[in-house]
Amino acid sequence: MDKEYNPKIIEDNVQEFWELNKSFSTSLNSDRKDNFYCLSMFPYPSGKLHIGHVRNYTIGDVISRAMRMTGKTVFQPMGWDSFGLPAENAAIQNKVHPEVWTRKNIEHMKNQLMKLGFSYDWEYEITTSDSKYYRWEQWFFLKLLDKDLVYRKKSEVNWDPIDKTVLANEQVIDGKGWRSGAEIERKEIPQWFLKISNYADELLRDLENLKQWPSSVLTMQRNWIGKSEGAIVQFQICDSDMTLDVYTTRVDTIFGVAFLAISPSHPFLKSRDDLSMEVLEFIDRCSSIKVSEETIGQIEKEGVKTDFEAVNPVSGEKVKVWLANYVLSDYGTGCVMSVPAHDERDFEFATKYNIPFKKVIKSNHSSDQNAYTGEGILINSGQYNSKKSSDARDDIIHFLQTKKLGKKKINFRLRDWGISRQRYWGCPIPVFYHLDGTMFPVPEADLPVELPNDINLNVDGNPLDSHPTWKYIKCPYTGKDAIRETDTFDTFFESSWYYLRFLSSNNSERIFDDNVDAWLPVDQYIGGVEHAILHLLYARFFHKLMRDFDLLSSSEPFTSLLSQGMVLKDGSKMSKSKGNTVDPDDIINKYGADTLRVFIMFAAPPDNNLEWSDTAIEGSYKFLKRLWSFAYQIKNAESTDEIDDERFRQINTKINKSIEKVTNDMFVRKNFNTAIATIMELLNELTKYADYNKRDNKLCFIALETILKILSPFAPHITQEIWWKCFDDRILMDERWPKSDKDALIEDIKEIVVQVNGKLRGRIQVDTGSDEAEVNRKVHEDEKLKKYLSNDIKKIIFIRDKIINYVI
RNA sequence: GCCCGGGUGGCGGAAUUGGUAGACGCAAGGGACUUAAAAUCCCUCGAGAGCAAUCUCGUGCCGGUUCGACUCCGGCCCUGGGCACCA
Repeated sequence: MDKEYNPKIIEDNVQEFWELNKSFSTSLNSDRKDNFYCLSMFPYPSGKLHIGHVRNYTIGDVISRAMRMTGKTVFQPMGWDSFGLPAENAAIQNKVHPEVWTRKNIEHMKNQLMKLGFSYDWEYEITTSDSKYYRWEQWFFLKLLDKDLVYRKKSEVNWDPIDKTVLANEQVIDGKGWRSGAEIERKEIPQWFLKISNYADELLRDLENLKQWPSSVLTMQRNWIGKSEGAIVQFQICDSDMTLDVYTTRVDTIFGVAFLAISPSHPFLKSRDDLSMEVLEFIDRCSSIKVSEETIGQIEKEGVKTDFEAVNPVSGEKVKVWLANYVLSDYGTGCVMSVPAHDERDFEFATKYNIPFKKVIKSNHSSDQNAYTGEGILINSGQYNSKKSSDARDDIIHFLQTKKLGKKKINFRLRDWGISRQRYWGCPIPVFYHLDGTMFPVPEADLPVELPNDINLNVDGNPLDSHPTWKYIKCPYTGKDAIRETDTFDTFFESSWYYLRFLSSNNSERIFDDNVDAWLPVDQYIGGVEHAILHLLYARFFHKLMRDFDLLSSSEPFTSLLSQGMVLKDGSKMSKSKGNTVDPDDIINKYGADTLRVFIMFAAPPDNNLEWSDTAIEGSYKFLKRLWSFAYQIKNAESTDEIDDERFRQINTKINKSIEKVTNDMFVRKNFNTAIATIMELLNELTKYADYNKRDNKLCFIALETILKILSPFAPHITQEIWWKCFDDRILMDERWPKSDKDALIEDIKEIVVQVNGKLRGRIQVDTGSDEAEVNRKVHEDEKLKKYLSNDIKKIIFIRDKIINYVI
């Protein structure tokens, strides 16, 4: 054994062994009982691994390795979410084909993952841009089409009028196209949608079964789905037979309606040819607002009054119809009844345009500076006066129902999922059209519909649409001329089911092997908190769809979720544009993978954001060096003749307490930072003991064995190497996780905290389990503590083995 | 704007169920070893007062509950993430 710790040599050596030994390969045919499917969110192959990936994948690998040591058969695969926008951008900027660029990135990043020593079973690697993967996506889409779970409708996109292309939200900067700088326009185009709304109720309900998900994620999903109970109310347009439907959850405030506010893209406006210039101008102005709820929420509320009036179906009052830019076109009916006294947004709008309004709910707050949005007793509401909000709602809905002017309605905020993208680098949607526009599915036998390799990306609009030949086909059913769909799937489509395909990656005959149910749901899923809503909701949705097609039998994809915080540098997200990225390769070259793994897990608990520091990592490196020299020292030493029994007992207790703590941190709390701190503490203690002239070297070996085992998930290379040097030639990851010796944990003396009025005044040593009287007696014997207790003691609060508090 | 987090020494963090605030580590300062440096090891390290024992203050801010609050409740400030075409 060398005296010096040399991570480079050790890591190469251990990694070579793992590869030759096929240490990470998993047989997927084993029984359900002992299976453990551990999955980290697969990356988009953007070029290089960043520290955020390292953090995500270290957490996954630590859990995988630790679970394996408890006797589980662990499956931990890895793959590439390789369709997406950056490949097309890179292609345009650097004139590289997206596929070439993607392949190169994958090769580099895979190499980086290998150097980090992650225990992936690469046999099951998935690349989503490979037709071996996406053909099954197309296959599944055809099933959805067959069951009417997909449909086409017109919907708005951000349109760049110069580049003649659809822009993603992130490509719109300050309302302008990122490349052309042109003011964007909202444009309606036909798009494909998936009926996620059919599953809204189930997606909401099943959140209750996800006991091992962070409650913040559950809340976010619940709010996103946004189930609300309200009513649809019909307002008749005066001097017309047209009506405007309103959705409201506060029908009890209907007497307070000051105006109707409709979205500038409401269909009602398209049906009228008598709109004023002002209105037309306003509609035009709104059409340059980006299609994003964030933007709509932040813009200054503006509107314009129309000449239309509508009749309040309950009060009979006439109110003006306004266009308002804060009304969402695709939530509810795209038209709201505005009650400024009891809604913040309406209040702001009414104040701005001096629209008079009245209060209809009694409230204690006298301020006229804002709206009262709570419930209460009705006023100014005719026959409904002095009713409670909830009763009034029932009565008013009943009234509307009998008049056929409204009804109860359960509404969801969740909208159907638009899956069409007008881009090249995505999975082709497997349908085609006859020249008359009739749509047909591509026959299953003709799958996959592959992307053409020769593509010119420097064209207006969707490159597939401009391809000279690709879209022109003969209809396989009739032989007539036909045109392929040139839209491709949203890349969330691929990431919604990759965790399923991992279990059958190499099956070219079927989407899934028979073994899927033996491995599902995924036992542990780990990924960035930024995916808390969209990706996780879509994956849950796909799982339920797959279940309903009898492809699997569980209802939820991920039993336990760990949503990890982001890695920040200088307080913000690392990005190339800010020039604050950290290349893991540099760290590995300087300190080795083990140091990086230990540091990233030590620096913060997994769900915190992590502030990267170039210097703090030194501490982890020093720790591994100390571990190496401890092993070196005891290997070359022997027990002394005379052993200090008291010291032996202390060290033995420390070892067992450490096992206890690390086991809990690792498997229950998943707070890896404190697990590592505990191991550091133990090593510090042992280093002192190893220098002690009455030490038992055998105990040092027992301690070393323990440390190697409990540290191995974090630092798998150094621990394996020391194991080989100091113990035997077995594989450390196949050893069993240590169990603490309960007898060694028992302490016969406890330190009790003595407080007076809750303030710390001292500590005393007592026998474990001493009762109040005994402790009280000892406190009174203590010279220092006695003086605090001269006054009358009103009360004593005593907690065995912990504190005694005197209230005086 | 709406939804979900977070705020503790110079810094990252610990305190697991309301019971010792600052474990572990970084940085800094001092020392040992060395011709010197690196590496390593030892000591100090929340603020203030005091020769000292010790005392007072201290977990973003204001208020509340409690014998006792980083922890629970109400209000506010700052900050990170998401907002449906970044992934």
